[in-house]
Amino acid sequence: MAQNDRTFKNERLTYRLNIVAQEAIQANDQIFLSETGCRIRDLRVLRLIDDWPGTTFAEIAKITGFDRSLTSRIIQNLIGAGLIERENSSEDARVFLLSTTQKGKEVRQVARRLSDRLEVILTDPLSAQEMRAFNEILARLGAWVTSEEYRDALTHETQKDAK
Amino acid sequence: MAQNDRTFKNERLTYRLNIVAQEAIQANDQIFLSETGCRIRDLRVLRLIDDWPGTTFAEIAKITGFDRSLTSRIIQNLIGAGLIERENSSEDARVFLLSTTQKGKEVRQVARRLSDRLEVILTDPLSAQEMRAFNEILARLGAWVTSEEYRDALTHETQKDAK
DNA sequence: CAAGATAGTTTCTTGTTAAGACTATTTCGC
DNA sequence: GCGAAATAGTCTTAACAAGAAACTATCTTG
Repeated sequence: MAQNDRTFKNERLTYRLNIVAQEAIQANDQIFLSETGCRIRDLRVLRLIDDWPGTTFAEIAKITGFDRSLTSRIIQNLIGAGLIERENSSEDARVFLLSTTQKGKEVRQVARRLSDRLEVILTDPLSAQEMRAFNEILARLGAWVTSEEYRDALTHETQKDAK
Repeated sequence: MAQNDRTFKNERLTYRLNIVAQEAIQANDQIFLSETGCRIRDLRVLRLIDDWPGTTFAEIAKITGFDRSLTSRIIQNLIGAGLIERENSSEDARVFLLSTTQKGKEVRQVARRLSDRLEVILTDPLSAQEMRAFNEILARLGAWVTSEEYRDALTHETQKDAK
């Protein structure tokens, strides 16, 4: 363990972030699947639809960033599982409006409570203060890596190298 | 941006960790590939072999946790790229010993320097003190999510739920 | 009313990985 | 020392996920 700990600390930040994220996601995804019948990704779509009843396929694809074909499959799964319903739009026959069923709402609640408990377990070794600090820094990093400026910085770096 | 920031903060820790990890990894992997001809994963194997000259296929598979077929392909790529060499073991004809070539050592150096610079860019928005705090907490989380105790805690949680 | 645009679906392709069959060699039991 | 099981490593195959692009149906615009 001390050995593992050492190697872990010597690795790159990206690698270490990835280990933590992947371990947690993989374990959680499995649990969500067995407790709710849905993967985390499906639940994310379910939540969106529950928050925005009457939303459309295109909206979901746009917000999540998923490919249209992937979005289509996820929605079909949710319909197949009886968690959401589609209704034809009266204004545009190409469009259908999505909303959650009673069962969908219940699954969402189950997933939310489960998610809460899993997060408590994940953050068990951290104090409240550490959590605050960690969240704050993670948010800064999140904003940074998704920013234009970060892309630019990387581009410059590789161009400099090419010289 | 303020909107994005808000949503980001409201998401689960696993989700937020994953965003940061994936964004950084994806961007970096691309750069490593174009600058060194290797993916990050290949470079990890290259480093292992450079650190333990004379190591074997089985060792690499064990340390990295990669499947045997995947390990085999990575090693073949590295040999094909002229970065490592294989030599038959004199003790066991089934075994071959791996070591880096001169070119492999050079690529490792290039990759190391590149990696340093990429990490500097990634952590640009953080102060030295924040980095220390972040690393410390991340190490704790890393140790936790890979521990037996974490698995156990998750198992108990789902069993409790089943009742 | 024809030509494009848009909503959503489905099929096809590609890339990735694990499983497992396979070869060659070694070791173990007798 | 010989046959059986084990081991090192490779290669083929199958399963799966995800994006691209073709496709259907409908709407909008000129």
